[in-house]
Amino acid sequence: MVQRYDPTGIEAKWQARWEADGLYRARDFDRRPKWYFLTMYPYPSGDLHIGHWYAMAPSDAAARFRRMQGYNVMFPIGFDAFGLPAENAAIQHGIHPYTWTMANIERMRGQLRSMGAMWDWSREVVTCDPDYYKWNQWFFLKMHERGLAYRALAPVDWCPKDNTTLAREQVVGEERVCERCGTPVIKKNLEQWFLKITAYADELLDFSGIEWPDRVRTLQENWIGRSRGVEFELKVAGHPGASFRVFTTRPDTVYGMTFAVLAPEHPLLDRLTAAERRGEVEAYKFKAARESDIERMSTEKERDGVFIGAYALNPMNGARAPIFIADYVLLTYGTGAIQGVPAHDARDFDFAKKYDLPIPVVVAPPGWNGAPLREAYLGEGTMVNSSPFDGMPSSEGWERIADAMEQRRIGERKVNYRLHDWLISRQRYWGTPIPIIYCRRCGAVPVPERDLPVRLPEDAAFTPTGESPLRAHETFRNVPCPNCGGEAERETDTMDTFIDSSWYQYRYVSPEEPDRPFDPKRGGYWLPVDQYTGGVEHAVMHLLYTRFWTKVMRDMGLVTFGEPMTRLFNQGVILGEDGEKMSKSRGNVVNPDDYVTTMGADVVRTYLMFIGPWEGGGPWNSRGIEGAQRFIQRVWALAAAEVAPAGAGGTAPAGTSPNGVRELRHWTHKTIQKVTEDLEGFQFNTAIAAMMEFVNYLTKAREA
RNA sequence: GCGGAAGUGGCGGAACUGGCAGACGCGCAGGCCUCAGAAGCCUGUGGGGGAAACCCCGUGGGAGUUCAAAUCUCCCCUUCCGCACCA
Repeated sequence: MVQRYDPTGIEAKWQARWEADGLYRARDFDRRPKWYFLTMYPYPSGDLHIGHWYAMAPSDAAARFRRMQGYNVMFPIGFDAFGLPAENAAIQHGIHPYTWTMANIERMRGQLRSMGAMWDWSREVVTCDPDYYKWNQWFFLKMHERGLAYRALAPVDWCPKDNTTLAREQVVGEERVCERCGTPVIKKNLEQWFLKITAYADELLDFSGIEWPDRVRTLQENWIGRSRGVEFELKVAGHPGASFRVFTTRPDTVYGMTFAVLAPEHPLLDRLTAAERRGEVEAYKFKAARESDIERMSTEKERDGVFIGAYALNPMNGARAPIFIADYVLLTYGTGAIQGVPAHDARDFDFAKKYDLPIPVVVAPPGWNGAPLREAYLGEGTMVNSSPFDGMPSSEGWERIADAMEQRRIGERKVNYRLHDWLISRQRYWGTPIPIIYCRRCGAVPVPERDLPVRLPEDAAFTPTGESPLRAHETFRNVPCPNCGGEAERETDTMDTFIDSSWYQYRYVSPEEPDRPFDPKRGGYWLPVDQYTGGVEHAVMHLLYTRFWTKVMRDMGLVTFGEPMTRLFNQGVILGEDGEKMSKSRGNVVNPDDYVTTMGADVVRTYLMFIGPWEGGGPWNSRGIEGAQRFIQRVWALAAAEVAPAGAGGTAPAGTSPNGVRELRHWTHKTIQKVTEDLEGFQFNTAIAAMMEFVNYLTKAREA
């Protein structure tokens, strides 16, 4: 008679036993080779979603696999505990963010434990703990000392729903919406704190020595957006001393400039605009400002602009070029001004067509017969209409003109990035206070290290005002200047929560460390992370920030390496049974707890790994999980019938012939090899398929 | 528009480095068990033809390379993802 598999009893028994034995405590300085395996820590939203299981259960399987291979594995867990939902809960339901967060964490701890994973809970990190965020503040001060944290007045993205500024990385899509809540952002001019990630732009483009997916590399490369060109000066006719600079990646086309364009917000605009053009220019400025704030969604990009009544002089030949303003030129990139070369730039071509500007060819396409171009020619060719440079290949012309500009002090070669510095100020309560005090006499004074942490006061008023709730907290705000003792005010903004996750992997090394962010001795043993897993949605946020952070730590002498995670794997997204993204409003959310209760964690884990390639994600299928259940049941039945499966390496089912023994051995080793190879490459689905085949074989062999 | 990835049964997906396409699972059909059902077990399951042995067709479409192509090359179509005036 076949025994029934009872997951509840078995799983509870063994999970308790592992816990009591401290089986999965990562041991510092163990002689076995270390393997630091990390999965992105969860936000304590309240309930462990099947998506968490999909991210974590296969990770756990991979970590266990390394452990079985003889590695000393560290597999830590913690909670990304600061952030907006906690504060919104406070606003809506009157629960303090701390209470809400800690209750959620407590609940999720239990749910996580039911997974039967090998986490080392003794290293748990909770980022809203002052013992943790103290080090956010400490890092901030160190960066401030090094000139990497600075305050500036800048046009920044503001989410009107979440009532806070956002980093550029947190504004997504053509509609420029808030990454959290999907609300279109608006621009505001605010004085904010930035971290100088651009200082590491070139280094962040170097992925040598790390095994990261091409996808993430490409996303980061595009985001950083390095381009090499020349920045040069344009003098303005009739305005002695007035000039502005433009950036171009095509100095070889400079003789083809028939106009110049300033961004509508360009600082020189007022000074250069002719009196009779002022009315039209102002009207355009107003329209552009409105559009960039509200109506950015128009797919039809009408390329228009307004002549300002002034002329720029081509520095190479003195030709006069009318100056326009147009919203296709952005103040935030390059110099906020461009040369208009319609023959060799698609946007400039459209613009010249619209305003009847000449379109002289200066880089002749191969086989060009002198006919007017029907569209901008962007490729390489032969220099023409460029006096001393005619006849050169344009690639050579590029260098010679750059040389000429440098020799005549007109301009110089320059590299530009799309990447901007990281805006970290948030006008919210539930985050790390920025440790700065503003004194009337001394200016912005860093909080002395001995006064850290700057604790969040517990009694703040959580009414959404657009200003940090800390601003209204008098005893938090009003403090003496640490420098002169005079009247001063604290910074009341808090830090972006991506700061917390930029270095949490280091805190796991020694989470109780009181005097340093982590113990360098133990760090020397464990670091860097050998394998990291998580969703690709963090490619240009968390995954870029943590690389930056590690490079800063290296320059501070805290670590000896420049990359935080040697290997990265991005799992896919698990969808609802209808193939759509799971959401409460769609009603297609799968609750893992229900399945764990009835079928057991092992069945859920097996099914999630079997569903398809891990990087692919895919829809949940409630019938499919029954297949996993049948499989686990068969394994159980085999074991219960005392047939030795894999591992015994040749114990034959009773009554097997010598040929049968050989066959069993062959199957066993074939399966071991296949499963080993597959697990090394995160191919859980085929590893499980191989084990199913093996079990099918064993079942048959036993019957024979 | 630019960049990237991918198109294989009714479904999720296998197929090392070019070597028996469809492993494994779901679903479906038939059977066993049962008073009956559930569960479980057994058999079958790409399409077409044939009583059968077998035969023909088949990996988005079209060409090509090769003894041999899901896999390599070129063109086209479709889907998904990312970026989107970045000068």
